[in-house]
Amino acid sequence: MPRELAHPDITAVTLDAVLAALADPIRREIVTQLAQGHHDQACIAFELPVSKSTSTHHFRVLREAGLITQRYEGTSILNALRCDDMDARFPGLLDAVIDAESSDRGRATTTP
Amino acid sequence: MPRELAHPDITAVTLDAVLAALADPIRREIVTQLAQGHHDQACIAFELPVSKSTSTHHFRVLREAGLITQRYEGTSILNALRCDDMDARFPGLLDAVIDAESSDRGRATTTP
DNA sequence: TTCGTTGTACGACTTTCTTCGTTGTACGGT
DNA sequence: ACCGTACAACGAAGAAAGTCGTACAACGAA
Repeated sequence: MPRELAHPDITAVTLDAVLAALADPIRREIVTQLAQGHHDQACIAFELPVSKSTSTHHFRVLREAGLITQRYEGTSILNALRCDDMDARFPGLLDAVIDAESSDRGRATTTP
Repeated sequence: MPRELAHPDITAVTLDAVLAALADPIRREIVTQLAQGHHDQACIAFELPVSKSTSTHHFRVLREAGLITQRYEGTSILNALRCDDMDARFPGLLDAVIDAESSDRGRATTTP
C-alpha cells in the first residue's frame, strides 16, 4: 500500500483540538521550528528531548489537529505548517501563538 | 483575615499556562462570556454544566494563568478579563482565541 | 445570634495525556 | 536478496487533569 496519512479537512478542524495541541511545549517547539523556515523537514531533523516514539506521537497530534501536513518522501516524512488553512479557519491565532512563543523564549517557564 | 486572592504579575505569566488554561472548553466559555461584556459578574452567574467545586477550580486556573482578576464583593467574587495585561504580554493572542471561539460555535465539536 | 448565600479547601475517583519500549513495514542502497 | 533507515502501530506504566461530594469560612440579612 502506498503510504499516506490522513489529514482533516480544514472545515472539520476544531478550536479545541488546535488549542490542546498547542498547549504542549514540545509541540509548540515543532510548530515554531516549522514557522522559522524549516519547512519540509523530516521528523528526525527536529532535535527534541524525547524518544522517537514520543516524537511520532506529537507529530501525529499536530497533524490530526489540522496544524501540519505530512507527506512521505522515501522513508522520511516531510512536515509543513498549514498556515493558510489555519489562518482561514482561525484568523490570527497561529501567528499570535508563534509570536508569543518567540517572545516567551528565555523567560520564566518553570520559574527558576 | 480580609480575603484576597493572589494574582500573578503579568511578567510572570507563561504561554504554557495561558494555552493550557484556554485548552479547556468550560474555561473558554467563561472567557467568552467575560469578553461579551459580562464583566464583574459573580462566579455563580455563569451557568456552567459542572458542579460548584469544579467551577471554582476552573476560575482558579484562569486566575493563576493570569487571564482573569478576581476580587471579593461581599460573599461574591467579581471576575474580569485581564485584556490589557494579556495584550501587552502576548499581543493578539487573547483576541484571536475569543474570535475563534465565536466562529467555532455551532460547528463540529464532537463531530456529529 | 442565627440563617442562607457564595465560594474555598481537601480528598478521592475517573479519565486523559505523556512517555517509552518493542515490533512491524515501506523505502533506498549495497 | 539483504540490510539499514525512518517512521507507524500497539500496548503499558506513570503523571496530570477534570469531576465531584463533603466540610469549612466569610459575609449579609433577618
